[in-house]
Amino acid sequence: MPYQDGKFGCPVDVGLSMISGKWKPRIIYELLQQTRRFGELHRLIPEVSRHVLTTQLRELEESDIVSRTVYPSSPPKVEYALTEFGKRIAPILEQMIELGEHYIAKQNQGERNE
Amino acid sequence: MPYQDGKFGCPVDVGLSMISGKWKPRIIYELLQQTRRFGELHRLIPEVSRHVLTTQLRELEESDIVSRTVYPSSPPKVEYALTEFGKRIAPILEQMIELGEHYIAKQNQGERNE
DNA sequence: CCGTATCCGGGCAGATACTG
DNA sequence: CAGTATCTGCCCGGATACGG
Repeated sequence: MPYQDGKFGCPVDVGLSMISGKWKPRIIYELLQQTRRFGELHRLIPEVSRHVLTTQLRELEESDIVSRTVYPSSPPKVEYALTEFGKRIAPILEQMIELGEHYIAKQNQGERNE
Repeated sequence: MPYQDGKFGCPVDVGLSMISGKWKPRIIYELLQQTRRFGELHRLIPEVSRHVLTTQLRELEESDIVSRTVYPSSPPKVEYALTEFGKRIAPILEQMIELGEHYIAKQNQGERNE
């Protein structure tokens, strides 16, 4: 089964890039609780600038993970929500955390042996 | 359930970074078939330079995904294999492919509507 | 055969200022 | 309120040369 059959390798990168982005997991986490307005997201994640927050949201929208709804009112109101597809990503993020926990555990183990 | 409880958000990044790297999924894929020597890996993935291949392998080793065994012979012989932990990553990569396929499908859909 | 040492370029994210 | 426009800095991955 060579690489070209597409099961692994390069094909992985597409999916990986969809959730790779400094604030994307965090944004998905917040939207998993409930739909949020732009300003709400910014208050929930104050470490990120509005510029970058916008960029990450646009990329998530392009990946069909997040939906963006504009209410033409004054003042303007924009709501971000997870799509049905986006909600399916939650278990994947939990698995990522498990990977990380394994790494942390191994680090602590190594420190004890010094 | 605030962000600080560690279920999502920043904690995801640790696990994500363990498999994020231009050649890491590809390397894992190759090692999933069988243990390989350095030169074999390089022949299987000729697009990557030895320098970068070394770097990625070192990082995978640091993450306990890959094990490195040196046989002190002449000429030198070094074997890379997936750890038990590394083998558990396969299903995660398959899920990444599913994410990518969803994106590709959506792209094609959009093109038809132009 | 299996690397290390150095240098370099592009892309992502951050800071800051401005706008419908 | 919810963005855009512009500039900047840093880190990863790549190219090349050298070493045990």
